[in-house]
Amino acid sequence: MPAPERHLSERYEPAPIEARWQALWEAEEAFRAEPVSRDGVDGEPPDAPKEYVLEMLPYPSGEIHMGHVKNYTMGDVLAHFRRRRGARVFHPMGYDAFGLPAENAAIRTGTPPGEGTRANIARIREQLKRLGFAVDWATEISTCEPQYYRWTQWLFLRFLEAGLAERREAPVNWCPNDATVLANEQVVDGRCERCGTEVEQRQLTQWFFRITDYAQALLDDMDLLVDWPERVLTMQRNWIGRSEGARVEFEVEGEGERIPVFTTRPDTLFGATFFLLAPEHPLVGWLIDGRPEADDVRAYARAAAAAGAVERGAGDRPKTGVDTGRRVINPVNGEAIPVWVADYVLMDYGTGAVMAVPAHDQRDFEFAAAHGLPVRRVIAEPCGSADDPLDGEAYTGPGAAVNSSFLDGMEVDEAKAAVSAWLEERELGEATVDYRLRDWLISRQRYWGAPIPVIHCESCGTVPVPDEDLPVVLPEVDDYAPKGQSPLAAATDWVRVSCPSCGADAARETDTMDTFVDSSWYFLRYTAPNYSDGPFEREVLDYWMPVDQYIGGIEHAVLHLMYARFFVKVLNDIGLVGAREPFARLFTQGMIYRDGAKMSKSKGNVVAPDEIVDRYGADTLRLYVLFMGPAADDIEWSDRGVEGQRRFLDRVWRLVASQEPGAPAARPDREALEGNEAALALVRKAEQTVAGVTQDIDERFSFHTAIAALHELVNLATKGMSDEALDDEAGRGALRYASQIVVSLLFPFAPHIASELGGSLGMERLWERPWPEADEAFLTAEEITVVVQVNGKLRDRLQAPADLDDAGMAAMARELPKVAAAIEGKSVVREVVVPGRLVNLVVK
RNA sequence: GCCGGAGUGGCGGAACGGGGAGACGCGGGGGACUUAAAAUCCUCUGCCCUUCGGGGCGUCCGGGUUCGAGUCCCGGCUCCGGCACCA
Repeated sequence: MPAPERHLSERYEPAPIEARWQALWEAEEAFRAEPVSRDGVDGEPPDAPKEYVLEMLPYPSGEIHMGHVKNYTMGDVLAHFRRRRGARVFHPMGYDAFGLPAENAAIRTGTPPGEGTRANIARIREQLKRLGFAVDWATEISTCEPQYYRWTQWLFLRFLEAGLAERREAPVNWCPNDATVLANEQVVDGRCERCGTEVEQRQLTQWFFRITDYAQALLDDMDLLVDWPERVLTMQRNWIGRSEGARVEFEVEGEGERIPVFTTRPDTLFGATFFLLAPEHPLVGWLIDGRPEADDVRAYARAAAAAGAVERGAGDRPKTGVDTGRRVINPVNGEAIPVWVADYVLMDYGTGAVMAVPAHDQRDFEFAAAHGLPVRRVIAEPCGSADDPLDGEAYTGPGAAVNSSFLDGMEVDEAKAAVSAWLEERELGEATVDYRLRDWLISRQRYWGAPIPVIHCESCGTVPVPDEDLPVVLPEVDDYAPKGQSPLAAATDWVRVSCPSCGADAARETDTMDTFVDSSWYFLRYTAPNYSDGPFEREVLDYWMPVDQYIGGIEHAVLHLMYARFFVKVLNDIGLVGAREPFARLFTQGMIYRDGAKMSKSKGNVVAPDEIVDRYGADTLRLYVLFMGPAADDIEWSDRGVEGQRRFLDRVWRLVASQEPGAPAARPDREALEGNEAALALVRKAEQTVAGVTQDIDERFSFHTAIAALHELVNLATKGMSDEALDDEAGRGALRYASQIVVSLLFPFAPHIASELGGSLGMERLWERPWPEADEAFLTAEEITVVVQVNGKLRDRLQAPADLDDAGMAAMARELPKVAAAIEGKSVVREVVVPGRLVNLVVK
């Protein structure tokens, strides 16, 4: 559809223009990543740098929302920009299509979740296309299709082989509303991340991925993530929760049994005056069996179990507990100290047992105070002594060990090392590292997910489904409602199989995988979405990976982003991918608020992207979501702000419509502009805009200032339209050139209008045209404005030749009347001249 | 409590390496065009004083460094996010 030298209509009407260009891009498959020639593989270097630009894939709920628009527009700008700067760009799209909302809809309506999901995907695809995103649609994937989850299952089997997937009984989080277990990451403040219901603890046999084996690697490799936002790294560090300390074993008095504890303060071991067990600790029953305290302890443990996670997690609860009547021996001094059960000790951190040092731990201090237990200072405060009383609270600061035998006099760090060595020598403990991170619980008792590909056989145990039998396709069922076990269990014909190992009657696993498993590797599959001999084609994969720029919401800081990092590390370790980290650079966008709250259907404050597109056009919306403010910040939506961007595009339209259609004008000669200051200023502004917009996109993720720079250039050019000084050959040439620069730079943000206007200015197919480069000759002016200060206070400005020396500049400054008045009767003790900027006269 | 981020006009924000505070947009005032309105264009818009020349103050608060601080340093306040009875 070449339409050169077309006269533009007077009014800008986006709808027909946008439809036309979208149809062209679609017909041409304009944004296919060029198939990776094997040149990079066969030794011949690829002719262009590769750039994998990726935004987090959408979950296909009904419609896209403004957050999606902003996310995909940012990626789109970047993809266009890099392509025009010569990179080979890969910009795919897909759908994170398994998950609860579709299943819950299926429960309500009785129609299979796949139907609703596929309808939603079709709808979202249309919405994305309406926004003109330059996506390689040929790579589109959907995680709920068997040709995708076949490989999710295949990868699960590799994890299983590597010992990184395992089935075990463990206390797990159960959401009674969604009737499924949840990963630790999906529990927020003791509640289900999805529905807000308070979770319960249950002891269940479940599938886990051993992400804890990678805790240290996930921390160490953060060094490779230099372009990740600090807050995301902080959140992951917090979540992994590394603490250094020691394991110390306490022997039960009168028994051989030793109970280990984890402590970050082994230096205070001599101050341990009692010992605590979590109510769920497996040794509690054995310790109290047949003793007079047994009833009290059991009652206490039952009460603790009945208290919800939310209640028990509250930090300011009184420290309750009950004495078991038993004692353990402190290994460093042989002292027998009482064993209590207390619910502030958590079974799922450390060992579920704690040595209590009330003098130097606030919780232990409170417990000792509440139950009349002794407190012994073992760290002296700087300039303090061993006998100083505590000031109503535990002392947790620095100091030297006291009352601690061979540790006395050592500083905290020195004492930690010494006591760890002492314990290690006697096999009573050792220095260790503990992590807060728990293994990733991946089984779900729900229907709409990838079936876990294993078979349970009475004689062979857990048997993996052979690779050649994949995919294990989701069976059809009549009822999707969760009943405490997976709805898949109802598909009895599907469940009953013969054991792949011994042939005996066996049963399929009926749990499905957490949908975060699907999204932990989709970016690998994009590189060869239809490949059928494996989850990805190694050569193509290693060409594109890692993702050069990943863009998405901050809400995935610990969930998706940590799981995906874990996945790529495992796949790297087992030799399936070359990359060590999935996402070289990460950008987390801010949320769009309205009326002070996140947009949501329940609050009724949603602005539907379609409505804005209908009213103002996709280009206006794209421009506005980026112009709102810094891309990383949370920003309030403004209907008026949208109108402002539409006005801007109207102005651009009028500017270009006023130009004669025709071939591109070359950048005007500097000489040709001599004598026409206005024309020179306009061309200079155009060059400055090229430099500024380029830098804003390339280095700063600062789209709002890039757009503001375009506003400035358009404002100046628009004024020029009615400026007599530009009504000559040089002036018209400058205006035409400025218009072309506007359109060319505008293209990544507003590709439809820019393509349309480009056609009338002789710039066809802007998506393939090289990005403009600023001409240095225009960036520097011969005459500059210099600010003149007296004692740092602004007094006046002056115009001076750019090449005037410092002394000359200062002399000019002194002659300005306002400056002369300000220094009158005083002596100038210093002249500070900042070349090209300012003169500051220091007077006394 | 620990870790991270941020405080600038009526509003969103700009100022990139210590050098003109408030670009750009929204909102508001005034004007032109119009029978009128919309649209468009021009113009003003941080606060205070002003004899209309200009002057003073101003980037959360208090100190400091510097010829010069929104920017750097010290102390504090407030807000946002993460972790948290984590031993």
